[in-house]
Amino acid sequence: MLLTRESPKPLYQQLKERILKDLALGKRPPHSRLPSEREWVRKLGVSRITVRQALSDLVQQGHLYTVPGKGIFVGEHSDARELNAFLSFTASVEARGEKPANRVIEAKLMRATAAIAHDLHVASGAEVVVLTRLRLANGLPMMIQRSMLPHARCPGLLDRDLEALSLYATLRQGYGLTLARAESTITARIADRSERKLLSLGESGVVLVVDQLTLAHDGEPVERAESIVHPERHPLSLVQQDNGRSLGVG
Amino acid sequence: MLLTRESPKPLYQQLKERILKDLALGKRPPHSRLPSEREWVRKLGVSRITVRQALSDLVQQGHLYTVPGKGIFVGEHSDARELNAFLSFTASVEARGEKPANRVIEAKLMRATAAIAHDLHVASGAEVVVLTRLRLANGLPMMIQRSMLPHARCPGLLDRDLEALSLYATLRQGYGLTLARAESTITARIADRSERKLLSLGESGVVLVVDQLTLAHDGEPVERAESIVHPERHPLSLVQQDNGRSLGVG
DNA sequence: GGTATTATCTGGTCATAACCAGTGCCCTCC
DNA sequence: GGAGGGCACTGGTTATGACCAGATAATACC
Repeated sequence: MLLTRESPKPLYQQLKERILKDLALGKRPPHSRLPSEREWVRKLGVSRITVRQALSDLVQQGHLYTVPGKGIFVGEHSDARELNAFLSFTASVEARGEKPANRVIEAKLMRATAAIAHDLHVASGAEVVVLTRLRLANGLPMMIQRSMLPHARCPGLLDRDLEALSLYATLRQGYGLTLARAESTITARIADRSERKLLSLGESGVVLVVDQLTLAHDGEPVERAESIVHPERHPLSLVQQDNGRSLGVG
Repeated sequence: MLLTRESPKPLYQQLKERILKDLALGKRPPHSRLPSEREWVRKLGVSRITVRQALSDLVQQGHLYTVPGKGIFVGEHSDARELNAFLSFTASVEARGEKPANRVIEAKLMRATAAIAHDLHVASGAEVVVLTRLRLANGLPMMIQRSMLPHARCPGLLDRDLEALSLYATLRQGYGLTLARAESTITARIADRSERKLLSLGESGVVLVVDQLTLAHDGEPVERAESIVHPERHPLSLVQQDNGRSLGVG
């Protein structure tokens, strides 16, 4: 028995974490069958609703899949999730086992232009933090990233150590800002001279350009970022999953 | 009363579709409050579990958000969802109100090389459908896409009309293959001469290259596709959402 | 032996009924 | 008038119990 009712954590959360730990430890290999819902009920002494809430969350997230009449099974890609290139450069580099580093190129306050003000939902002319960084993995330059944030939501951000810590970690720990949504547009173009130099690009000098607007849970924008990415060294990798029965219904 | 028990569709599905229709029609603007769970229960004569299943699905998908103690609200971006460039070119173009078209450049059977065989989980030398298409929106070429599919999973695919219908629609309707997962890698490079001509690219000739492996629900690969994308005409847009409490818990 | 029936699994859906912790309003008391 | 306490809401969590359709294996029948 690993679930306790004395914890402030809901029972279904405890069960989720227990199963996730099993998956991470390599017990329960892909396509292996989990105990049935009613077996969990008997073993844990909780109700079926509780078990189903835990399991269906994990199904939603792609860790498990169900086959009616047969059972619940471990998904093909139960490990190696979230190595999503977008939400955090630091996290994605670490996920590949490499060492991330940042070199701050520019860090200042600016008055918002009309376009920036629109994107960040602030008044035109409001103070905006501009942070340009060269981001490296194992010492190799991967991308140039220019972030803009409304200063009102992160006052004093420039006084913090922006080279050591991930920007997103700083926002979360220092200001309670958790990012919920990222809208990105990806294009490509020829690099200009300074970009070519910073990224130590070869002859052709092609770069990926990622334009991203990052929003908090309330839908308010937190960051506007443009990333100039070295296409060979840091290809953008991306996993999209369609769980749920909603898409192809009609 | 818009829900019926005589339908084969589950009640919570009917409720989901009803709310989604309201969102699509523009009733229920962003941040407006929905009826509370118990109000739905009274109005529809169903149990709270049913209402919660519908609502929590919609919350998971980002259409709604909840505030404990206050209510359930329409999300900021309730409309314009799924204009995700990856899962279906046809759908994404139509979502922008443009007219998609396909021109088949090449359609044949091939023996799988070792690399292809590995990606598609077939034996080396097995039959593979190769389909190269020029994909247009409003008559303008947007991308060249070369798809490879295991012939065993879609026998006779080449005999179908591949210019009129979306490939994914054909797979779903003709073979019962529903795509569940897409793993993509995005890079950029200089286009070669034939690409430049087909896409009517300008001087520089930079293209985005999307390498995608598409998998069915059982984790088995269905399609391996390489897309050569016109970066200015068809920038890749992408929305990532972090619903659920799973990420930053620790 | 082969086939059809049946019993018993599975997950999927739904009902009724609690209690909790927040939020907000109103009413009373000072 | 202002402060406090209650009360009626909200979504979040959990229990118990029921029926369905699909899968499976054992059993009974021919």
